[in-house]
Amino acid sequence: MTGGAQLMQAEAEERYEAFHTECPARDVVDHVTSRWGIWVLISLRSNDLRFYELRKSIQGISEKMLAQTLRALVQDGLVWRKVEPTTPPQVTYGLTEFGRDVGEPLTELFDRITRRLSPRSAGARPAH
Amino acid sequence: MTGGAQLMQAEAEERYEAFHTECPARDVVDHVTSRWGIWVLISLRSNDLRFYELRKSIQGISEKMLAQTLRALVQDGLVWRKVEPTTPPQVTYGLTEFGRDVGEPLTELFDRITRRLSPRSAGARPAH
DNA sequence: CGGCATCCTCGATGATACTG
DNA sequence: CAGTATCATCGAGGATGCCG
Repeated sequence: MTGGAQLMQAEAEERYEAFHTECPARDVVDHVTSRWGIWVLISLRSNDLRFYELRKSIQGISEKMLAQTLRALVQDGLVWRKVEPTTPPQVTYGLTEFGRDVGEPLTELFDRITRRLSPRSAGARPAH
Repeated sequence: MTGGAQLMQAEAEERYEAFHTECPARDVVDHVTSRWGIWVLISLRSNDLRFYELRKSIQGISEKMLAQTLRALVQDGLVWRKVEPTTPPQVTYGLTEFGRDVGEPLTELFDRITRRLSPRSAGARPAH
């Protein structure tokens, strides 16, 4: 495992290098894997939600952090934002194609972890 | 589309609820999506690595954070740790089955983001 | 080499209050 | 309802030094 592994590592290293430095992808990854980003994306995966709905959907998030997280995700092109100029105002958020694209592995990640940790609800699997 | 969506949301909400509270999965997700956790897992995906190799593989990580991140991941059962009592000591890390299981969607996430951002879209993005 | 302990800083986060 | 602004805090994370 030490012999040929070095070559593979060289490849991997080169690839991640672009990434750890100034690649814009780094920011997106940070936003997605941010404390609240992942839950926003997963929540919006099932359907579009308004600010208020989103807030109560994600337990423990403050208005500030929700707004902040949403802003970052909208800027990254993962989430769209639709404003209805009614009274009271109504703002809806949803996933863009990119957002759904990213949300899929995110949900998969979440599923695999919960599946592994709650053997009673999703079939017992032997721990490593 | 908005009508039936409420029901789906009810399901989703109930499901995530268990999760935002005290589910152990929450901790694992936090560790995996922590600032360095994701890179450790992705790095170890290609092959097992020693502490030192891991450190230079992940640009910008400090020894402290690497050790801390590794400890959490080992505790969560995502990473194994093998100590060779030689001089100098030699410690190797690698992914458990669980770790590989989790690393897959993580890599997929990373790939989708870079794929989306790589094609010449550099420079057109607003910095925040 | 691998890693832990300590100190210290800074930014993310939360609470509160205020607008449109 | 959907934010924004301000302030206070708390802990993640970096720097340094010591040890097996």
